[in-house]
Amino acid sequence: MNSPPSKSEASSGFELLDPRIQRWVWEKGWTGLRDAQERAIRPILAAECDVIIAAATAAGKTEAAFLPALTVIANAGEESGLVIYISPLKALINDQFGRLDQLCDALEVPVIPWHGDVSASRKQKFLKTPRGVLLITPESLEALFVRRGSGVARLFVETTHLIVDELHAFIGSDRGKQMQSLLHRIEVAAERRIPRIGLSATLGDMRLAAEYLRPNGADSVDVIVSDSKSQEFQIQVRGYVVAAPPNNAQPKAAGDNEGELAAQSSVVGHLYKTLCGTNNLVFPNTRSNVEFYTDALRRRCEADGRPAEFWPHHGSLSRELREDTENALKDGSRPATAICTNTLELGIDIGAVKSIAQIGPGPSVASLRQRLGRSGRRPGEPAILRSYAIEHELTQHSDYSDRLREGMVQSVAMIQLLLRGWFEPPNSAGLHLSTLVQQVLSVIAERGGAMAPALFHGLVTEGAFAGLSQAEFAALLRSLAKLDLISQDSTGLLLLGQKGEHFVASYDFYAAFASDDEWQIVCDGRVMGSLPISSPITVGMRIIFGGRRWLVVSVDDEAQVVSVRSDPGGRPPRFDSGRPSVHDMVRKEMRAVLGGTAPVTFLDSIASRLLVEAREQYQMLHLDQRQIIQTGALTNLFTWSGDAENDTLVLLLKGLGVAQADNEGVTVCVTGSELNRILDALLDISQLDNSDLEDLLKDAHNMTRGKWDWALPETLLKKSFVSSHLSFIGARSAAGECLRSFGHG
DNA sequence: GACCTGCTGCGGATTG
Repeated sequence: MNSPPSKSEASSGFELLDPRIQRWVWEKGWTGLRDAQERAIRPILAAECDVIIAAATAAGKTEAAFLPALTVIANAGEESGLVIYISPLKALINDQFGRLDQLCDALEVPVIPWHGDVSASRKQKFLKTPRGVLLITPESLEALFVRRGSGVARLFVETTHLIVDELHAFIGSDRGKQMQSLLHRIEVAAERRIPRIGLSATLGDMRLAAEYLRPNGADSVDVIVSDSKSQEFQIQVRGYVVAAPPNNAQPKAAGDNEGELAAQSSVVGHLYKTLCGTNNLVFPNTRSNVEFYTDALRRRCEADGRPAEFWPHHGSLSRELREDTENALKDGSRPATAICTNTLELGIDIGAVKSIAQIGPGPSVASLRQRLGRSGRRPGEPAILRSYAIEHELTQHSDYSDRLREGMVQSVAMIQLLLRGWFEPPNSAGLHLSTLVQQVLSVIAERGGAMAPALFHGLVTEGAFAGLSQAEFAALLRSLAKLDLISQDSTGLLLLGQKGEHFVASYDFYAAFASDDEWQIVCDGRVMGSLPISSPITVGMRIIFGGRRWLVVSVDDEAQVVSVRSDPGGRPPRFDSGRPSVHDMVRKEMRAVLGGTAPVTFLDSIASRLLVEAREQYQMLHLDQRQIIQTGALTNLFTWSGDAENDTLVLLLKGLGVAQADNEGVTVCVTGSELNRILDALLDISQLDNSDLEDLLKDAHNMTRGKWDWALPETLLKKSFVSSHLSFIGARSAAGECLRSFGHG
């Protein structure tokens, strides 16, 4: 056995832990507590304030929270003390249970995992004596409130700490709002404030995280950031060129062609050559690409007569297939590489991998960072990232996206930002009123009825939905009543309506987020197929479907049907469906990469040549000074702004009567309007007031994103959408900058 | 949103 930690190390917090916990630490062979673990002991034992523990590795963080929290429980006596641990993933609860079981056994503290896969008998045992450690998901907590009603107070009354794992995974989403609301409802049930502990990988903005963990009380949150040594990176961006089709006169067809396949095949060849024999993760961005690359790589293994080393992993695969891949990665006896979506980005323990391959730009810098964190975990090993950029050979028909090498430049910009330690902050301004609808129904179900002022006080004033006025809340209740989700009896008590009863009784009520649903595309009464639609749709807008451009004739939000007719004008843009939203900072960095002259050190020879080409185009188009380029009927606005800013600009332009505007990423493309008309509109936008916003967005449709958005009154739906998806200030300054580059404004 | 995440209680059959 290892010797106990030395006196000097143990002199502070460690000795305050329960002796049985101290013994467990010695038996684990730890030489001492890590910095964050040591610093977390006192504030958690005191149980007076909230704590955030930010540390890079999962291992140290959960123990940092649990060692002192369990000390409190163990000393609370047989009949009391409950720690509630909330996790975004079932897999994490199972991991945590494995880690805590032995320690809690020694402390005679029961640990209860509680999620959809846990047997009812185990849950019954906890309900009989609600003490110990409860490991639970937000959805299961929601179910407890709805199903146990008034009995829920008895369960939570002894709670000493609320621990939220993977805090960053909650902030800024409908589900995150639900979690925040549940934390508050637990405190209401217990009739007192309960110390909250948030765990996370290093968060960018600690203030924001603290504000999320304790709204209106961020100042009193004790933030513990572990000092981790910086990791060594090895990064390469590799360029691949798709040869133009032999007939140069033809505009580029969407979908596969020989050149495209040849480029993909070169990427497969390089992946095969470099990844065989070791464990790696490959991120090709979409589920269909996961299938394509796994298949191609497996066929190479077969051709070489070697056992399969490449395994697929994404959300549409069955649990068995996903587990096969996870086991292959963990196994260790044979090399295994997973081709995956962000299902393998966080949570599940898959051991160390040698390198990460990213095909095309990743969805965000934050995501890239998380992915890279999976590599180089063994001491002395660097984290390796290979980024593959596939670009098209330029022809006379090439668009601005190709000419400026948008995909590759975006990859380069994102890596530059990653190396500087920047990543996208979560959007904490979102109101998430969809979740408020869910919480109204849930609280009414929990209490068997509620008065409107009590709901407003519990959910809005004191709860997670501050920022809504009393009048707006009343409008929301009226909308719910009109839809028969709620009703009111003669005393004014709000009850569930018939439809409300129906929804709340169904088991899919507990999740705050909706599953994917698709819009039907209809032409001349014929259904052509369905499409998940990402950005707001207005009549007169063009959409891409099946590689062709269509004009939207009408929009039916209720039935989710878009009627279109063929629109021969214009060229089809590159992408058939939406792309992940690019942050403003990334587009600004792309401009810096294009406008710069310094060589980028991590490019291979082809990528270097592509960058030289892109920089030449940038200069040739005078984009260092110009932001508006007019060619025939097309006006391109080079806003160098994020997608939220560009989307807002598009909606405002249309609200001001500009015929046609589309966010195409690197530009906002306007057609069918005179330049002067566009300049006037930009001037209007640059001088807009917040109060004009509502009127300008009156023709925008398809703003329902959240599960319950359909039940919101129109004005609140727009308010909620704007708060999460649009950037009014960004659009205003983008309009102003475009004007200034033109010598106006 | 490209990609994710989550889910009760009860009746009936079977087993100890």
